[in-house]
Amino acid sequence: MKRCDIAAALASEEPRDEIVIKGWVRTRRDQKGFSFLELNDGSCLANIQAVVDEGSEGFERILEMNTGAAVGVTGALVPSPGKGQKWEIKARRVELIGPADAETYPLQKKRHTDEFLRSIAHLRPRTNKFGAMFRIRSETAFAIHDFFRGRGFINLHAPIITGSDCEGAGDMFRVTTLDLGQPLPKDAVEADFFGKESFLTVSGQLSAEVFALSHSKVYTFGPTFRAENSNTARHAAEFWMVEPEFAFGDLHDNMDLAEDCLKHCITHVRTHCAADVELFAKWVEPTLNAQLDAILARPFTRLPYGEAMEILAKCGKTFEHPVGWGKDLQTEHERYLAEEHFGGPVIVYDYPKEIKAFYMRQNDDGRSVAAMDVLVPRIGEIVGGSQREERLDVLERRIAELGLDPAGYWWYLELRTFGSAPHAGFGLGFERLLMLLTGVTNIRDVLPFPRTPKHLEF
RNA sequence: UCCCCGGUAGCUCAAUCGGCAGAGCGGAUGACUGUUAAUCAUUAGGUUGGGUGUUCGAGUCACCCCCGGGGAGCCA
Repeated sequence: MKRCDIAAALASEEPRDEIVIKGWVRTRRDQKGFSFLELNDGSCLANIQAVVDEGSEGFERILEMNTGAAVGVTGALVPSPGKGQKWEIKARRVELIGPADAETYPLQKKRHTDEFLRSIAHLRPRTNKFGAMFRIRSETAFAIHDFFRGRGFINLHAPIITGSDCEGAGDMFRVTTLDLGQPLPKDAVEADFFGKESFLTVSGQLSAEVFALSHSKVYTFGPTFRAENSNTARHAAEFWMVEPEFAFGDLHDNMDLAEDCLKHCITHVRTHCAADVELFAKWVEPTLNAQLDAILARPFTRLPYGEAMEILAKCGKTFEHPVGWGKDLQTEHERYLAEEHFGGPVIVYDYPKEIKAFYMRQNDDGRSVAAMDVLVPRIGEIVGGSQREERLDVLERRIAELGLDPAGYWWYLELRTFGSAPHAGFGLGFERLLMLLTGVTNIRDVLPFPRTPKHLEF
């Protein structure tokens, strides 16, 4: 007989004479002559309770079925006379599939700290919280694809290994097949696998621009690597990024897309992972539902960078970092705008060109570019994007101004030579979206196996 | 990388001025006829992150190192 997911068993409309459940023991409560065994198989947050009578086949090993053990139960799905669950299993047969020594199994039947669970990342998905987290992560990824597919966007698989050191979004990890334990040969770069310097991607944007100018609407969704020595709760060396790119659109279309995308994901996950999201609302961030409601309730505030700076200058608060035209928006500024002044998501746009990347489209005022960042309470920047410079002469001038080598950008410039068109796009930090959705405050707790400086366990 | 805080039993934490290293949970053993992080009783469990120093005496003070957390910068 086939195994039944616990999620399916608990959703059953009627009793079943014969059902097979397999999973891991969360807790066992022994009574005189029988035991309650609660199993979880990851298919849903809830456990299923099996009642194992001393007459059941396999009962002689019940005392070995400790928390953490893998166990199979065959029996009947019956209405539970006890409180707290609709269905339970009246076991006819129990099987100890894989024991777990109670004395050394690290997970207890009580709350653990996130820090401790990070140190046992191979076992933490067996907890309620991280079990829920990684179901939500999966469903959110689906929501991303669902959103863009519904709008006619093509999913582009951008390369992970790149030869262009001009992606410009941060320090890069070097890729090599050379043995770093040996002295490097002469002409090491030429001798290396690709015959030139190679790196892990820091952005799929340049690839996406190519395909935006062939397929009109594309998005990438894949791993991204930044070798920055960042030690914060919002940065990881390996993370996932969603990067849509579309032709024949401008910065305001870009803002619309970002806003709709965030709202779609929130609604989708709340609908399809309701119990899992509730866990976070109950135990992790008590105001989570109110926050998510507030994001969905109204259009995001949109204001030019210059106005944002004026608000910060006039608000009467003293900031650690200076405020004024040309200064970057610091974390304290972002949080003030999103959390205190507007109390919801804010899209800041038209930044000074000096503090943004070379490829962003110059505005007519001569000093700003068509960039936009979406700032949300608690997280800060969750989306960063821009309309791209599609005018060949303007782009060439900007590259020269910044002292960059145009040779490295030859194909990027050719996109502006042959059939150039206005286009725009953004990067959405997938982990930051998960932090927004769950109220979790550390990026290490939304990644299955987080990579951060000096941390490469598991 | 910079600043701040921390590291004591498997986990979460106490330990007064430098004076016998403790509790809860978890584990083990037993009790209990339907439990819900079951309950009750008994019990085992320690190189106080590592090193050096001060002292009659160091978990406690000083210095160095390792590890963790929070904040900042960089960004998504």
